[in-house]
Amino acid sequence: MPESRRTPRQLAREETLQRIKDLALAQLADASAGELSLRAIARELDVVSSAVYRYFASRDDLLTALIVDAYGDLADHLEAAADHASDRRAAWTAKALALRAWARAAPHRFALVYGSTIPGYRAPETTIAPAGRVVLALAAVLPGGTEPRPDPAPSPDGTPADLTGQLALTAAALGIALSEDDLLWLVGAFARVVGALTLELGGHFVGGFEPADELYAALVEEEAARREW
Amino acid sequence: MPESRRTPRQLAREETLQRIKDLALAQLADASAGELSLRAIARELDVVSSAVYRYFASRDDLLTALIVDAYGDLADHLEAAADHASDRRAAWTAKALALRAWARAAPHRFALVYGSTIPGYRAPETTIAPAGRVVLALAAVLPGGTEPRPDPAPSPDGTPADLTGQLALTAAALGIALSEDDLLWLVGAFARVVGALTLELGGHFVGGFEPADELYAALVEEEAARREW
DNA sequence: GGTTTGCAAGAGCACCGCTCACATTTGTCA
DNA sequence: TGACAAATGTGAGCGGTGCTCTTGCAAACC
Repeated sequence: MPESRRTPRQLAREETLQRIKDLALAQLADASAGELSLRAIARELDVVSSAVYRYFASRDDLLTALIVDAYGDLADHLEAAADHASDRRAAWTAKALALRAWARAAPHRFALVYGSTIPGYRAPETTIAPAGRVVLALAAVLPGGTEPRPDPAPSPDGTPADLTGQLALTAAALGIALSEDDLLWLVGAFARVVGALTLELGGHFVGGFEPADELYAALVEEEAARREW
Repeated sequence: MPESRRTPRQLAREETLQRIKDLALAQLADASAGELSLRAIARELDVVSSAVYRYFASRDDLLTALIVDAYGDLADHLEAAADHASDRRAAWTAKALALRAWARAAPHRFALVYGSTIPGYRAPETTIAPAGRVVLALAAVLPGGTEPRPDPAPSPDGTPADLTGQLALTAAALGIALSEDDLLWLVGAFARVVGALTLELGGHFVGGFEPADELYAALVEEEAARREW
């Protein structure tokens, strides 16, 4: 249902939704998830506090919207990062550096998606597809990382406990034809990158590795050197 | 000033301090940093809310105390983990697994120290020494990771931008005689481990790698395989 | 035994998320 | 065009928060 006919009301609503998200994001820049104040947003919006609840049923709903947006935006950046990469390895480097650039440009958004869990917030299922896009964007640097998997996988009851089974199942869930070795490499590389950014943004490098540009680049290259391209 | 003579008043105070921290930790277990409520603590302590401020000047002060304790506790665990390790490599594995065990046993404490930054909270300098203990415990698995560094380092103005200089400076700051290659390996390994735990505790493995025991073990071993022991 | 000192009480301030009954605006359709 | 319904904004209010401040009391010390 494309329904391109937007009534002015729908248009205004979308506009307001975006303004709320923008204000929330701005507020999040120098506060943090738990501190997000709907009242403050309403104040800046020059509207009574309860009015905001017409747009987001709760603070958690707003957070979810921000998280989905953040995943989407990050995925966009990663997908675009390797546009001019000459080979797979260069694509990996480009994407890893793009991830850091994105995280540093908006540390609060990085924290939102890869930071520690938020108060009583439980991420709804709406967020798993956008989260998958990020992983897929990274998987694209690997052979088979873009080809759709032939067999849709029978989806057994529960996750297998052995690593091989888990790797196979995850590749199937992502819908790509990735070898298990490659997927394991990807998970390790992703963990390393997320960890390095967590430490950098958390200020754990202060006094030692600041700026961390060279350190990060070295870690990314070392990761790349671990496989055959 | 050892001052072993504790007046009953000091004793009672320490007792209360500990009780507050315990309650805070318990509360943090199923809430999260920003949600820490001094009022709730006072309620459980059966005391009026303002009384708590006699012990911790602010919520941030309490958080700082918890962070320092967490670093200390983690460092204790890591130091003890490799007691029966036969060689360096086994020590690394043992400590990496101990880190995960600690994090899974108390995810809120892990989030406290390695999670995303807390609201307006700025970690005071009190926390950097305990944080260093953790790194030192891990560095101990490397040759020279325990030997005190001969030269105290001149401590130049500002951190150098090139990686080699940063590595040398950091080793000096930690006060250990670690080669630059080894330190770089350590940082990478630490980043990977922190990242893997961040993802696991953040629920990013749900549906794919759950339980993540084998995955984590594989990542740790792969990391170990990257250097000569 | 008197004085100092530490601690708890309780009221109060300004904020928060969220609800609800009510008023107003706005798009749609007879 | 006018009536009606849906969407939106209002404002009071509930129970919670961190934190401050003055006041009284009891324990520790000389």
